[in-house]
Amino acid sequence: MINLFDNISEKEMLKLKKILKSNSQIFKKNVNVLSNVNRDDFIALIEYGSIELIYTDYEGSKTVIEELSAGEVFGTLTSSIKNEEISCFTKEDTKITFIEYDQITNDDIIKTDFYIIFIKNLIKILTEQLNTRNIRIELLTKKTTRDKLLSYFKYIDKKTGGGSKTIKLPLSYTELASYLSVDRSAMTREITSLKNEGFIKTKGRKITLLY
Amino acid sequence: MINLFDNISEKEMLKLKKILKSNSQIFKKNVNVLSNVNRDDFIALIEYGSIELIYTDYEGSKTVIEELSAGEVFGTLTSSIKNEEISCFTKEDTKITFIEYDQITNDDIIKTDFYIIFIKNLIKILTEQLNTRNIRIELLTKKTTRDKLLSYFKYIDKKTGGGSKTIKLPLSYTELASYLSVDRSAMTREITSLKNEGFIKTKGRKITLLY
DNA sequence: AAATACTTGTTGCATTTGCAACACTTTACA
DNA sequence: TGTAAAGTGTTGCAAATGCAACAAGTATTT
Repeated sequence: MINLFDNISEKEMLKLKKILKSNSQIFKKNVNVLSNVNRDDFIALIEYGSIELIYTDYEGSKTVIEELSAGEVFGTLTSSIKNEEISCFTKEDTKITFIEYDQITNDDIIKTDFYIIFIKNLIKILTEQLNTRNIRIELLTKKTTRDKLLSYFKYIDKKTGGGSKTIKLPLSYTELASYLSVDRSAMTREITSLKNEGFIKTKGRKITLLY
Repeated sequence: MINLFDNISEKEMLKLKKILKSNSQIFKKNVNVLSNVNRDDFIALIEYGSIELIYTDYEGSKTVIEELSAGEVFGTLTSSIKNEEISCFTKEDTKITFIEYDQITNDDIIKTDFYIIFIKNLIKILTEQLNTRNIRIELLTKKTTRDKLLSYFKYIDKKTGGGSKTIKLPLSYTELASYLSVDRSAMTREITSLKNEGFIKTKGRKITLLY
C-alpha cells in the first residue's frame, strides 16, 4: 500500500506539510471527525489510529463504506463527503492531518523538487482505492453467498502472495458478512457447508483452501 | 462530468497530446481493445464511441464493471487491467487515444502552462470514478431488491437535478437488473409490486416517484 | 476480577430471490 | 423490409437468504 509521502524524506515531508498549510488534529475514540470540518475539498491523512467511513442513505440506514488505518487517506477526493451523507468515526484515538485540496497546486509547492513525486503518490492512492472498490463490486455482484465467499478467499489468497493455500482473514466473521453484504448467520451456515463438502478447512480465522 | 482536457484549448490539447506521445486507434464494434495493447500503465481516452469493461473471475464468470462513452477515461489507473482479468470491448465503432502513464510527468510537459490543469483534471476524473463506485457499492449492499430499486431511483433523481419526481432510466431494465445484481424477472416482479403499492408509476423507462 | 460488550455457531421458519419457460414487443441489421 | 436478436412482463416452483432467538466463547473495560 502506498503512502502519500512515499519516496519523500522525513525532512521534506515536514517542509511539504508546511507549504501545504496542513493542519493536524487528534481525536478520541468514537468521535465524528467531520462534524466541525470545513467541507471544502480536502485530503485527510491518518497519522495514527483508524476510522470508519459510513454512508447514510435517504432513509437513514447506514453502510460502512470503508475502514482506514494509519497511512491511509480519505477526503472529498475519495468519497462524496461534501453531500453530508458520509460521516467518519474514529475507532480508536486517531491523529489526522488535513490538507485543503486547492493547496496542492499552490505556487510554493509547484516549485519544489518533490512536487511530482507527491502528485504521483496521490494519483496512485486514488488508483488503489479504485481497485479496492472494483474488487468489492465484483464480490457483491456474485449471486450466492457461496460464490462471494469462495471468490473472497481467492482474492485474499492472491493479495497475500498466493500459493500457500492457507489464508488468514483480515476481518472478523461479523465484519466479513457486512463486507459481503450477507446475513452473518446465513454466512456461517454456508461456511459450515463448505467445510462439510470439502472446499475449505478452518481454524478460527485461518482458512485452508482446497478448491 | 469532467473531461481530461477541460479548460484546455483545442490548440493546447493537440500540443499536449503530442508531448504526451499519445497514440490514437480506431476500433470496429465488438472488438477486444486490449488484445494487442501493451499493458504498462496507461490512460485511455474515448474520443468517440463506447466500451464495456468486463471482469472475468477465476471461474470464468463475467461481470460488467462499467460502461464508458465519449470523453470518458479508463486504464490501469482506474481498473486492475494489468492482471488480465479485465477486458474491454467496444460497443460500437470507437476511437481511443492511449497515453503512457509515465509520460504524464515527462520533462517537456512539466514545463507547460497547462500541466497543472491537466493533472487536476486527471485527479478529478479519478475522484468521480471513485464516487461512481461508492454509489454502486452502496446500492449493492442493500438487502432487498426493493431497497435497491428505491435507492437507485432516488439516486437518479438527485443526479438529474431532483425535484421533478419523474425520472428517465439511463439504462434498460435488463441492464438495471445486472447493475443492481438481481434477477431480471424478480426485479420486474418487484417493480410491479411497487406500482401496486403506490410507490411509483411507470411508463416505459419513465418512472414517477411517489415516495 | 467481575462485569459488560462483542463474536461465533446453530436452528426453525418465513420471505425473498433465482431459475426456467413462455408470450409478446421493440430494436437492430443484412 | 423481413428476419433475427434483444428487451419486457408474467408465473410456478425450488432454493437461498434473512430474521429471531439463544448459548457459549473471547475481549475489553473499569
